[in-house]
Amino acid sequence: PGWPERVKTMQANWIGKSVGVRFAFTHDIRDNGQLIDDGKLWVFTTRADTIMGVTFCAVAAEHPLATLAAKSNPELAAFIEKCRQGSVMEADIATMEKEGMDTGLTVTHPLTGEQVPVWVGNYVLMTYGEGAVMAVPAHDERDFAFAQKYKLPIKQVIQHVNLYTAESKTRFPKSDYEHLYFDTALWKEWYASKSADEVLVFNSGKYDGLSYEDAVDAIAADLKAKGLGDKQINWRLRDWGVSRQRYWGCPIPIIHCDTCGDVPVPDDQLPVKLPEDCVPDGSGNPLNRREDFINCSCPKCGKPAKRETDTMDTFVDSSWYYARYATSTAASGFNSDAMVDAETNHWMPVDQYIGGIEHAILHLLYSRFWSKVMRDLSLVNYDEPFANLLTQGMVLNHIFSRRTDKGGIEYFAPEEVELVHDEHGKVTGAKLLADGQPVDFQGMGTMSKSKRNGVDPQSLIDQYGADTARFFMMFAAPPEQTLEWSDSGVEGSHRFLKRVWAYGHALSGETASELPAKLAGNPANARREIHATLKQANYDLDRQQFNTVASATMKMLNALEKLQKDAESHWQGVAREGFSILLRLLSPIAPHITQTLWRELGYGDDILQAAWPQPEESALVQDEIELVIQVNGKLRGSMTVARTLDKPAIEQLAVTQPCVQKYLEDGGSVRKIIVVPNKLVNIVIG
RNA sequence: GCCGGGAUGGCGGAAUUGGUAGACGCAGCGGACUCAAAAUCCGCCGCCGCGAGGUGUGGGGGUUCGAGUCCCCCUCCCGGCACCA
Repeated sequence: PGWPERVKTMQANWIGKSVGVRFAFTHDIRDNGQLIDDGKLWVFTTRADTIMGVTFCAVAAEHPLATLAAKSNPELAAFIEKCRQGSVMEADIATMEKEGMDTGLTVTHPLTGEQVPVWVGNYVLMTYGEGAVMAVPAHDERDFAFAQKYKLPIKQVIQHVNLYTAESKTRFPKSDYEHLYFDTALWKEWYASKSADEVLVFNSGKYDGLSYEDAVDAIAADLKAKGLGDKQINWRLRDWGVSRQRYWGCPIPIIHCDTCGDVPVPDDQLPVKLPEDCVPDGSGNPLNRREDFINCSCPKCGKPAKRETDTMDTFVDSSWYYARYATSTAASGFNSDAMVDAETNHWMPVDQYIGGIEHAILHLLYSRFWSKVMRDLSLVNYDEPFANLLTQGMVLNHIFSRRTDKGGIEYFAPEEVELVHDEHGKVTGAKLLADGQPVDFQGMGTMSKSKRNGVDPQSLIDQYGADTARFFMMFAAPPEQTLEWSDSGVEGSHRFLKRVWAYGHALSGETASELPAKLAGNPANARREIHATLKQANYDLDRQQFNTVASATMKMLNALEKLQKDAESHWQGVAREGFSILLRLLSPIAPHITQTLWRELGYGDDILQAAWPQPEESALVQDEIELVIQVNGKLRGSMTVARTLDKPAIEQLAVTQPCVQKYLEDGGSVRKIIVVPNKLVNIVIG
């Protein structure tokens, strides 16, 4: 619930729940007389409604049928080998050329009894579903392209709704309604539609005329009756291989013994420690070359044995480190006998988790998964690790660089460089302070040591103080957003806090009398501005938009500084009230200066104990309001009216305004008047 | 390719349910103070135009009295795609 919607959708897509039908094509294909997979080629499909349009099957390179066919077909064996060497990266699979090869084998269609050829396809994944798919070229874009490439038959089994009956075909003659007709040469979007408003099953015997849902139900039922299939839920989620051939992961505590096999490292020999003087050189796992690490003796039989050198995926550790933090206690320190103890249930789940958006799927999904496993093992009693999640945007900064004589690239830190502006203030380039010569500044990227574009918040704190650093970071941008760093705004934040300080000290000498029931003029305006700004700021706090809360405090100071200091205007009362609101609103953003001023002005001892300010409705009311006047939706002027003026009177008054009359003179007449209370009047002239 | 997010002045960003686009700040320009500079204070500041006015929220279309906001199509940028973490 406390998670951003977009992270939840990304995870849902990643888990990839998919409802469909699992069914089998039958066959009598044998390897050395042994029937393969009991004579069944299982496939999974979300489009069982198109089952009568199957013209071939495609299996993964690792599928048993492919392996068998390759035994007697060297060309196919070579193709399978090529597929195996291809990337398993999803991005590569999606963009690579779809290729395939006929196995020469056929299987029997479970409903029609027809013989269907079996192909090997490089786009079929052994790890998803059954490692085999039915192919319906007429109604799947990928199968369509594949069938065209290899000249395989295309059989239409879905018809556009408008063409469904013979009668409607005369109403939609092909010459005029080309787009509604199926054409084996050209893919059209509706071929793959599931919508009953667009398409119905066709050319499929008893299933003709059914919608997607009805056809899937009917076909699943018939397959079930034959014992050849049923509805099934499939997941995109794959198994998690946790071992890595890398040095820096957590060691896997296993010892390989020639006699005893894989033996776990006994408890009293844990933890297995990695050598600390290992230098990765990019050529595989450096642990494999460390005889001192690898050689050990078998805990069971004592003979010489080899230690496992694979380490665990770092996601393993990051999936539950927080639970371990919650296991430490002040009295005993970290519990060294158990993974977690009862303390964990007290502290977990994490109230507020903060991390970059790049973790939206992997780390956050693994952590949730891991928590649920620990819950199932009764190690913990919660099932979600993070109650609320804030996904930060990345912070980018300019990359200043220059080509060196030797052809390399030299990077410069922001403080070594000065920006060059044109007469409008637009940045046109940058030059190095040391020699005044230009440097390239086009690049923008995440902060990194090698590119020297990082900014250490400590340097801001050293120069301006913690309050300014905090204020600036809150003010710059909403946290979820990608931020292009610029420290030019820091000065402004610092200036603002200095003004707050100066204003507070000027005010500390003033004494205030009680505010009268009704203010007028300048002090009333200032007070309204402050309370209206407060109302908005409280709303923004609620929805966690802190940059506008920071700007609200600036607006309040602007209003206070405009207060006229007339003797009889009660300005001191308005100022003291307004400044107390400002301080409290600012206190979470700039805690130190606000606490000091709070005390010095005698508002109280501790600003953290003070009640959060609430706007006073009576301060917000105005006797007169300004209404914007639009003609045909375009801004043409404004008028000031009494707050209580009713709608007919507003309409009447608006029409008489010169800015409206101007448009009536040309002969138009008023067609309609729209009044938005307290905002505007729109006069439609036609 | 698929999934998710985004595009508003010179810059960072505001705009609650469709209702005055550009709040607040930065940079820039002009002025005051100063021998001078810094600091501070006052004013100007989307674009085109002397002006009236026109135009403007990535591009094209639509709905509406009225669109940054809603609908359709497109472009570009960023994140993720399971061995970077």
